[in-house]
Amino acid sequence: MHYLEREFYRRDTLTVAKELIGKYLVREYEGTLLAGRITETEAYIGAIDKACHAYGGRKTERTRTLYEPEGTAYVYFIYGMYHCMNVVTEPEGTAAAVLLRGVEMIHGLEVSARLRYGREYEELTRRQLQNFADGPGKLCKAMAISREQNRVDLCSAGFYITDTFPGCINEELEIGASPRIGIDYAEEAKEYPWRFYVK
DNA sequence: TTCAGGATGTACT
DNA sequence: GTACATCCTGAAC
Repeated sequence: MHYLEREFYRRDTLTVAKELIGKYLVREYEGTLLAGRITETEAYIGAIDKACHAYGGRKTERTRTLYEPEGTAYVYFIYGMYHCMNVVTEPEGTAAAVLLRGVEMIHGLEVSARLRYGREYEELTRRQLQNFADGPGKLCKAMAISREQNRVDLCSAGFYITDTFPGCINEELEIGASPRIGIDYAEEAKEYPWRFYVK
């Protein structure tokens, strides 16, 4: 198993967002391997996108990460209690990223259940299983991702994205596109079909 | 099964 | 002071 190389992230952000569907987000957490198959992403492109934190070249302490080299993790705190994780795309100096909006956990479920709900996996309700990591804040909680992971290079061991995961078969996936979620403020950009998901 | 309302801290103006 | 790339709960259907 190997992580995706930097060239993967260097490309056009919409392409990266689409191709990240079906890949595996892997994180080594206190000795256990947590892994989830990516099921939903969104592209954010600073140069042309009013929904992007770095729209129009905005540079602040928070958005600084978006200008980092491709393959860097951009993690920020939102709504007082959640985190969102992105992967920076395109060359250094260009502000763009892909938000990870959902994964299906495939490894480390026992540890992940305690992180997510503070309960054992066997004790989870049907609803809790359904809602396990199908949202940007949920997947961060399920995989213990917080601001400590901001600016971390994903082209390295310990925290990365990969094409294959032991025991998992990569099926042909039908990918849908739609407008992005939760960006009503973004005027014309809110209509852009930059959200990708497994149909 | 869907929906409104509230929780919560920080970045930015 | 305000807005925020969200999620959970409980109540209505």
